[in-house]
Amino acid sequence: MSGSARRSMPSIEVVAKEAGVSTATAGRALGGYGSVSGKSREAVLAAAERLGYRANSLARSMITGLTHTLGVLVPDIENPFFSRALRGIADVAHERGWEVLLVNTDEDLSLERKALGVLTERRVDGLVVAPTDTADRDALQDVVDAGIPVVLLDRRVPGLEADTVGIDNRAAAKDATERLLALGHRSIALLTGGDEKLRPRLARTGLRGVERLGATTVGARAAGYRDALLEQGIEPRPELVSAEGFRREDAAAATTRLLGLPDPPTAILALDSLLALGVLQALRRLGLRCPADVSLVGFDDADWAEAISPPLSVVAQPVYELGAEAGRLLLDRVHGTDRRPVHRRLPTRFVERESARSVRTPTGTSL
Amino acid sequence: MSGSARRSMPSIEVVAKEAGVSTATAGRALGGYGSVSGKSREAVLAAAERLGYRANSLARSMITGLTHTLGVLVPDIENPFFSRALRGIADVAHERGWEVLLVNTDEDLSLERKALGVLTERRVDGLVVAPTDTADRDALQDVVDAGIPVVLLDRRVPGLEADTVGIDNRAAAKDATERLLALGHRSIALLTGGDEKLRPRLARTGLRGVERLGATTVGARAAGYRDALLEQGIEPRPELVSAEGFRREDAAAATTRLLGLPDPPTAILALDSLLALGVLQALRRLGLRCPADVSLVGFDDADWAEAISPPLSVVAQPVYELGAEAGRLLLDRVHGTDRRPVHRRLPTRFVERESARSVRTPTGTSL
DNA sequence: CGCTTGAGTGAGAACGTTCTCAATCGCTGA
DNA sequence: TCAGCGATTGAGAACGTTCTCACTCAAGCG
Repeated sequence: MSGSARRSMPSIEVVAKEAGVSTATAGRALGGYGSVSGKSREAVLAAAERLGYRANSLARSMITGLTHTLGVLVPDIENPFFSRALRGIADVAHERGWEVLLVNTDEDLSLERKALGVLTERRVDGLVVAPTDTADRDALQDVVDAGIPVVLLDRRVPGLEADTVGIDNRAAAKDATERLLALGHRSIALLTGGDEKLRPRLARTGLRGVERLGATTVGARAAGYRDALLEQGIEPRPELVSAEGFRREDAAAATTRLLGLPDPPTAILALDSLLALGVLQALRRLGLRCPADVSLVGFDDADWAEAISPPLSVVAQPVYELGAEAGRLLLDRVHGTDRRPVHRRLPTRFVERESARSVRTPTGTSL
Repeated sequence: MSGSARRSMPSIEVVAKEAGVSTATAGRALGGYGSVSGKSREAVLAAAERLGYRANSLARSMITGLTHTLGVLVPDIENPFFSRALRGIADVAHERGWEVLLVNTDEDLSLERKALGVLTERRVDGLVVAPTDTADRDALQDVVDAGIPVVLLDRRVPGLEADTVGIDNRAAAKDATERLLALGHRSIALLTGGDEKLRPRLARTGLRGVERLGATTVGARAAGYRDALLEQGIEPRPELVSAEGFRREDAAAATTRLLGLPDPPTAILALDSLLALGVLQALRRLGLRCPADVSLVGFDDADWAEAISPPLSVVAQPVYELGAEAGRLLLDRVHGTDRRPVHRRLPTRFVERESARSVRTPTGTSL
């Protein structure tokens, strides 16, 4: 009969009795509200200490209507982007006395919808959501309608009344592409990770094509890539755009395919750190060197980017700060600030290292 | 006066009234317990749908005594080890209907203690803790005494009645060291990340020295390192053991120092993926090549380990499975299984790649 | 002296569920 | 027909807090 049986913790009523006061007074002494005489307070605190009293936040939340909990919905916490952003959210939250309830959505729409339901039932005070690419606007709108503030991270959801935090994806991708163009590259491949619908859109030059591109993070970056090319009078070649999945192996396979083309790219822009890793792996397998044979630029300044050989040039996002800002905006709203939705675009920074260099002079061999 | 004001959601009482039944019946229909006639059930569900009813888990938890919440305490969610383990915990939890409340302790003892208090007040049903190195046994014991099951991840806390999940750190480090010895290395450095108290202990050959070493994860690995050396009749050289912090820069600095020694190591064993990264970075700066000049073996099979040049040889831990198993053990206990604490040691795997090779033959130049 | 004021206190309501218990309903079998 | 039984139902308690309200008491003020 040793300890492990679920022991019920003493309630405030027991503490009050022990201290010889009413539950109301005990509550005031322990909760730090209302007014209590020094004598009562001491008696209550001593009794609480003796009994090992622990307040029950559930009961408190029932009354106050605040759970001091923030829900965080991310596709995959293993992805360094999201774990770093989560760190930012959590730090801001803890600093102000909030806790974080975490759910992985796995890029699965039905999981996302279900999680939103669960978090609503748990009465979280607010929600930071990095929505699935094809985000469920209605489910999110339901949450907002229920009076729960929502901040979107990294990705936007058209038509949803919510704050958003992210970067200017189009400009960042355009900048990165321009760097490669400036090095003389004319045949630049794009590894998006997104889905195959992207490729035909990219080829379409009409306004509708561009608009649709801009709707998602991946799409916006692809648009920036195209912008840069077109400004240099280079027609984007759809076969140089890969959208074959977000995993490292997908990127490796895509790289192998791209470099097997009749007119292979001399440079690759990877829209995510995991994808860049896939490229490096494929290059190794193919016996090609970076940057001597192929230049590479990645997105997100992973911790390994600086340490490997060659150090990887990247578009660095202020990932931690994105999360922290999302947390701040959310807590603002939780505290009742009623304002129009704001859209924060934090600046990116191109980190030039050694994975991209001038294209080989045309004197080069035929490989 | 548009939507954003916190709208109170309809309670079960409102739904009951709308459906023309009692709250008890409405509760049964919505909660799926007790028995309800088909007619009542339909009426209630229809009413709930009409009003957009969302159950309040707080109230439910008050009654049932279960919050369906698992607390997870990790030093740093950004560390890939913990984010992957968390993924394992969360997957198991979600699968069985539990949610995860996450707290970073930052290796800070007072934060850890505070977090344990907060999670107790939130009445989490159980706790997975990766304790700070100098874990606060009393605070953890308080939690256990309060009837909240605890599973320790990665690190052990002597004297605490709790399940633990981890690897055999001593054997894993010994194995890795033996691999380097087999390649002819006799001067092998150890990067621990731990604190400076380690070095004198390592030198002490008495039983007490070994025992103390085994108490922490870092210590156990250091002990394994020493075991391997001693078995080969090699006296460990304390100056080859670095314990200067867990960050990448710490490892880089340590590497630079080690390689500047009069009799520098020909191989390095890094006890963590971030530390290995620091070694690589330092080697680059020093203009040394891996493995031609220095061999390197790391811990944890990070996603970049296979993709970089040279691919890194590592001791791979089943990180995801460690988390998943912790989740399973915890939920077992939450479901009332009363048993003696179990200690799961999952097998590690040495992944041989290309960062370690035979020591240069003595014909070599003087550098 | 009487009135106001404010600190301190306790009884009891309230939050939104689930649980307990007794009552009712509808049907079966003797 | 009637006892017996299980399914269904609702009233009200319970969970552990905070909130509302009314009350006491002593001090301050005219």
